[in-house]
Amino acid sequence: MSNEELLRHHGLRTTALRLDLLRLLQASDRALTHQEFEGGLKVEADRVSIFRSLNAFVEAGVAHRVLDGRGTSCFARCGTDCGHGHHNDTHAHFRCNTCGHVYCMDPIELPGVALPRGFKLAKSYLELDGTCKGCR
Amino acid sequence: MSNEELLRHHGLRTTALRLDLLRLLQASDRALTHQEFEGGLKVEADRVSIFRSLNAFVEAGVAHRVLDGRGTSCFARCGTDCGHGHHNDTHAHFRCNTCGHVYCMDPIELPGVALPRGFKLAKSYLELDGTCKGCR
DNA sequence: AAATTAAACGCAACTGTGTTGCATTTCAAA
DNA sequence: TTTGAAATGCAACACAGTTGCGTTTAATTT
Ligand SMILES: [Mn+2]
Ligand SMILES: [Mn+2]
Ligand SMILES: [Zn+2]
Ligand SMILES: [Zn+2]
Repeated sequence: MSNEELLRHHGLRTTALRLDLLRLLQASDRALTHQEFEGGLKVEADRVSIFRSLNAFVEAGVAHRVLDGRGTSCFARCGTDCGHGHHNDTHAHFRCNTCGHVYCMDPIELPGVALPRGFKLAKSYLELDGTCKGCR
Repeated sequence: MSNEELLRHHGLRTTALRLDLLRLLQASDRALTHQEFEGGLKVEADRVSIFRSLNAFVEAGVAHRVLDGRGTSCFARCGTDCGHGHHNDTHAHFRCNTCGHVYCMDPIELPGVALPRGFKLAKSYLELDGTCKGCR
């Protein structure tokens, strides 16, 4: 599916900015920060528009947001089974302590956890850190 | 061990601010944000000093930092086996989707994860969300 | 008890991420 | 081609967190 089709399939208009952002997402093997998007774009775009497009991606199920461990957001392409307000990205994320890059791992089963009385679990997230392949 | 002793045991000077922060940490069953510390203090303190004290706590192994899922930091007391630059808080954290509060869970074994070639694991973190005991 | 010194503090300024309001432009459908 | 809603640009803002620097204070030494 082309990126134009992808956007329309998720109910988003195809604009130059969004196609450019998708291009960067596709070309990367890891999650990208707002800064990295801004620095990699071919088209001119206001930083606010980038934020808004990335938020639209997340809401539409085109991308998912990951925190980089220091509080800033990274974004990575979703799989094929994510849609509007409906994410299915049940994989761990790995953050490199050297370069700070965040990688999506292969899907994995998470262990059941015993919660204290009164707590109701919705989702579990496994975060990993260490050294990435480029930094050793 | 008193809070005075605790601070000295970790190589930190005992000041009115730090004792007040420790009091708030002790009294809470969950991790607290900078804002909550600032709002709960009995002594007057600059926000910068609060940040610096909390950072000192983390470095000394008195408290550990947890991200609240929206990028801001929360802090909770460490167990007895944390020291200077040496943390041992291997428990999951639960964030309530309603009130945003973050709770430390009981220690748990995490599953081994198969990483891609070249990745070297240092630590794993399990993050949970859902509804907390006060919010259902 | 007084002097000493490094640590802690207060204040001001700054950085970076992310958001909101509003006017203008542009996409997509009629 | 017209049209209306969605997307964008710009300015302003909110908030967490940091840095530099001069002053105060805690702990140690005399
Ligand atoms: Mn991912
Ligand atoms: Mn904890
Ligand atoms: Zn790396
Ligand atoms: Zn709650």
